[in-house]
Amino acid sequence: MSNNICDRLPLGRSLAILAKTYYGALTKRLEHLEIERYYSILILIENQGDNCTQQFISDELIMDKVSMVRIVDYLIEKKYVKKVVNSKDRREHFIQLTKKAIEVLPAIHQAIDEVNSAALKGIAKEKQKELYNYLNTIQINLTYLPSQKIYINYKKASKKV
Amino acid sequence: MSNNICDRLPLGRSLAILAKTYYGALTKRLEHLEIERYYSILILIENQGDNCTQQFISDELIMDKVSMVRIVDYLIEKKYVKKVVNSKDRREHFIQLTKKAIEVLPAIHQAIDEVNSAALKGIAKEKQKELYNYLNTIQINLTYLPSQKIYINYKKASKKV
DNA sequence: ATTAATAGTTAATAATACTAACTATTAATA
DNA sequence: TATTAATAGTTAGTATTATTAACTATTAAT
Repeated sequence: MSNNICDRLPLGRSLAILAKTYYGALTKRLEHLEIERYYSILILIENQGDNCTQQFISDELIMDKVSMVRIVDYLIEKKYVKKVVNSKDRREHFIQLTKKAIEVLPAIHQAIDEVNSAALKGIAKEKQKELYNYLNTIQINLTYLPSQKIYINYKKASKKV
Repeated sequence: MSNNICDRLPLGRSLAILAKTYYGALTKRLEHLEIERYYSILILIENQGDNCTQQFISDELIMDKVSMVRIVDYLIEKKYVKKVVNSKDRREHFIQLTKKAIEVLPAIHQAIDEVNSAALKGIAKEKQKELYNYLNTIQINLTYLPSQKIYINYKKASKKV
């Protein structure tokens, strides 16, 4: 067993710090959009089309529907999405992109691509592919372990370190 | 560019979900210790010896010292560490492991090894090494990007999904 | 001797995920 | 058909935790 402190700390720790640093960089690039870290919802709707209910989005992005309401309200206030009742099932509300969202999505994709590229600099393309596969494998492996429910809360801090 | 939704979402998203799942599994295995997710502090002290001040630990584990106080108080209450004033510089307090902590550390290491093994199942040993190197590369790359400060909050949830 | 810096602490605030209880609507079933 | 159960979404209140600001104690710098 290694005596290097990094090797002895839980693997999840490195992953958490990575995720944190990544989001710090990405939200910095997109802070002018006033969209917090909620681009994932926009991307999901962009891919799935106009029939995304809040429940569907909650399930896909693994967050509870109460949080979903809060985020959707925020995005509505910022005029990135609108809420449309499904006439076929009036319990459901479709969350749909506004023109404003459609206009900024290319910039969001570009920012993600840029941060990804910067993050993966020095790693060969085929190795990047391997890396993605490994992460996927780890996720699947971990899913089969007994676990406590943990939630992660990414909060934008207001000021200095 | 791929149209797969997983490929279009930010890389940091996968990492965050991984980290979350990992900690879920690890804290589950260690929940009887009543130690929350604060094993990293114990491991750090184990590696560094009895001269760890709170400031040092905060810096190493990238958390602010106010949070550090809270965690240390928690660990003192649970009798895993004690606080000793440095007689050479009476501003500093060394955080030291108790007998109880020393006794449970092997179990902590074992749980980490087990979850790591489970997580990395199906990935060859030399590929695992590569993976660690890539994660390290990504971390270094990201550190050089302009960023907003983000904090991640791993809270144990009390009940069901 | 005075001022500045450092380690640590306390208190109050802010962000956000949680649970529980609710409305509206649709599906199931007796 | 009338009643009950289930689903989508919402609101309100609670709990956790990182934040900032203001503080004490001690040491270093001038």
